Amino acid sequence: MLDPKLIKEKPEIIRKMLTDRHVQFDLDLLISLDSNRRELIIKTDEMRKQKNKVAMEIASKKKSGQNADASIAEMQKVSQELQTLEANQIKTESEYNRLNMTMPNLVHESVPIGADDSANVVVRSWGTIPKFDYKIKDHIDISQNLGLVDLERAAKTAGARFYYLKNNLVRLNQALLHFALDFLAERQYGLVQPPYMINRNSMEGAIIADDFENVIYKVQDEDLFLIGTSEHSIAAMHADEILEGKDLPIRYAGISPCFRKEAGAHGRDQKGIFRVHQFEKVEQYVFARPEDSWNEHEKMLAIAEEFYQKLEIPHRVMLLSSGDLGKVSAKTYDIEAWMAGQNSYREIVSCSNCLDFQTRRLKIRFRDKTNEQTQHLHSLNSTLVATTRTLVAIMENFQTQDGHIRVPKPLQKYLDTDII
RNA sequence: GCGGGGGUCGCCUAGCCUGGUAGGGCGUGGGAUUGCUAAUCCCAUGUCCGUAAGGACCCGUGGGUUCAAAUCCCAUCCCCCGCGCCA
Repeated sequence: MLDPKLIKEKPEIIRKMLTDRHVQFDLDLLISLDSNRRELIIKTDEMRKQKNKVAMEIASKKKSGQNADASIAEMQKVSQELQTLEANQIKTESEYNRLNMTMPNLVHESVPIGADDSANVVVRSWGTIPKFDYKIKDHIDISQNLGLVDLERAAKTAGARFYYLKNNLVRLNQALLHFALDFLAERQYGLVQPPYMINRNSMEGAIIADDFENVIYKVQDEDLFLIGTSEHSIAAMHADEILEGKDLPIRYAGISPCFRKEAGAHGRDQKGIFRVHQFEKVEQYVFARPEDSWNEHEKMLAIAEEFYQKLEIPHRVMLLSSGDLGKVSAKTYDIEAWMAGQNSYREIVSCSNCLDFQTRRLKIRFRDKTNEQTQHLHSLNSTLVATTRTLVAIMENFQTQDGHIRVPKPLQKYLDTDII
């Protein structure tokens, strides 16, 4: 959610953001709802003032034993008028809020302007693309030959985009998670295993309406939704809190399964475990002071890059263009890993600064002294590792001529082997 | 799941029975005073509207009763204690 004051005072900034993002949004409606709502607030406040005045009259008359009938009659009238005004105000207010909740975040000035991912910019590349002097396989062939993944039976029991991981791939999956947690713990991140289901209010704080339909699974008959990432749970963790300035920044390493509908991805990455409904992820989530957030953003990216360098997975850093940017984010870097079996770079990390967009929805504020004005925090999130995609990168890049998989060095101690 | 207790403006707490502008302490900031790293006193301290003066709102949440609700009634969520069930 954006600051209502910004919308009122500098609508041209919002209008530019909407054009840059190529998003359709009825800004004029929002602005007129806003001025409506302000007018109604003034009117109802005045009526309430009147009501308070009469209430005091009644109280003092009763106390001194005078007849209060005339005042009570007036009070009845005022109360009734107030009721209609209030109903009107609440209606306008909620219309305004509903529309405002669908408004995307601002776009940072460093973000390239463009309609879609073709305008994304390569920031830097790391590692050398592996050369093979034999015919290589994709992760599906490799894993099936080694009995590491069962997709057919998963299709039977759950449907498309599900999988049974088996044997040493289960261990490799766990090793990635273990390594990722150790990696962030070393960097003073607090470890968090959050609720895998959260209520609507919490979910609405972290995401924008469209996502409910396209990515989020709802639990039948409960006010609960399966998280698409631990970001959702962790964002809402401090909702309605005022944090102490001295505790900032707060850096969390979230570990959780992630559940995604993948609606609207029909036909893309249909086979294998690259795009699936369920995977595990270790996530970086940071609450920072507004003035520190851009610095924190770069730090989080650097940590993610270092992680893949340790794993020796070649990758490149992309800066997403305005048209490709998620609605909640003001600036996003993706890390794309080289996937030998697909002969291309594919997204494995997404690192975003959401400014005060989520914290405003969730009312997460801070202050240094208890008598100071509170301020909304900035929130940032970045993948450290999403297991299935990294498994694909490892299988495809580290495959051997005889169809086995070399285990990346940092993971060997967790698996007790250097080859699968 | 059952029984009992509870949720008050950053934190702690009074008020609830007996409805009439939410009081105190701590913390924090500012000021006053006494010559000293202290004590005492005063003011401020959340949200919204308003350029401001000022006003409105805020007692877990949502309804209801009433001229008027922190207070009474109903529903609901959460926490604590006991019992039951359970990986």
